[in-house]
Amino acid sequence: MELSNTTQYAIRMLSYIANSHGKLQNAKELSTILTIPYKFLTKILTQLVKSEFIISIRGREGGYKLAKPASEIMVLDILNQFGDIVKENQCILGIGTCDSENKCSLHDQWVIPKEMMIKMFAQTSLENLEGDEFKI
Amino acid sequence: MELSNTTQYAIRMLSYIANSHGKLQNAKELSTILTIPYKFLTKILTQLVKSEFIISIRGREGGYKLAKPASEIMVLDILNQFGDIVKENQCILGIGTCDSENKCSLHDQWVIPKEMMIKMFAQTSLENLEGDEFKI
DNA sequence: TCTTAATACTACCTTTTAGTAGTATTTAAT
DNA sequence: ATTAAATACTACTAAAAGGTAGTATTAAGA
Repeated sequence: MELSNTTQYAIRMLSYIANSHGKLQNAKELSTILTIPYKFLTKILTQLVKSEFIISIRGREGGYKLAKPASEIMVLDILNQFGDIVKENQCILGIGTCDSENKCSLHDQWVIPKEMMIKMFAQTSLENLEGDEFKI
Repeated sequence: MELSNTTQYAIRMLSYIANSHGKLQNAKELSTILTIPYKFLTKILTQLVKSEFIISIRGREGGYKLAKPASEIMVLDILNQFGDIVKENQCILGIGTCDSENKCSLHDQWVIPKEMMIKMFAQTSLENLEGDEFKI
């Protein structure tokens, strides 16, 4: 019941980039600051560029910055991008899809916590994660 | 953000065995009824025996049944047994452990959903999953 | 124009999770 | 005793996730 390493890394990178308010950040520094293996980090950054969370400036003095305002990038979007799915009708026991008509034995207990989780991820943007008091 | 296949299978198996109220269930039938690959299912059953969720009767006419009352087997115990951890101080971004003193940027948003999830898993027993109206 | 510091691409290696195969052991029924 | 039907054990294979290596491309600065 955890986010994948890739998703965790992606959120932390985006969060840090958001906190730089437009100043370009390069992969080498991000790797050092966030203690994420350089080569793995660049791989994820490239995915984030392709999925249009960030834009990259190539060449010397290049780096990365957000492609849109931090307030418009929701944590749920990041989860979806990296396959860490939390869907409304997802069955917690993996028996197809679940709803009130056709449910697994854990469905009723799972409804409320699931709703809260989804709501939280859907309503939280990178802007909400800004601040210097947090671990990075 | 899902349970592992193994955990999902384990819950479904235990749930089905609980619903048999003491009647022995054998692996072959369980595999057919729950559509879980036979060899993988027996591997998990053996783990469930070792971790004392169920007891096995070997030999012809053998099978499996719960080792204790369904009301005493909590879903959280099953999750713990199979490494699908949901811990109080677990950091959702994977930066060590999180608490109100030392927190990641998602910590505050995560507190409530996490609590609800843990509480639900901790309070739900196999007895609560009984019933014939559910997918199996 | 050459160098250097940056991102991008392709391919590979490692670890974990999921699943399979075959054989040994146990025990009730005949 | 023998057979058949069940669990247990050991070892392997396959797929997915995590991570690494090397080279190509880009562009600012000397």
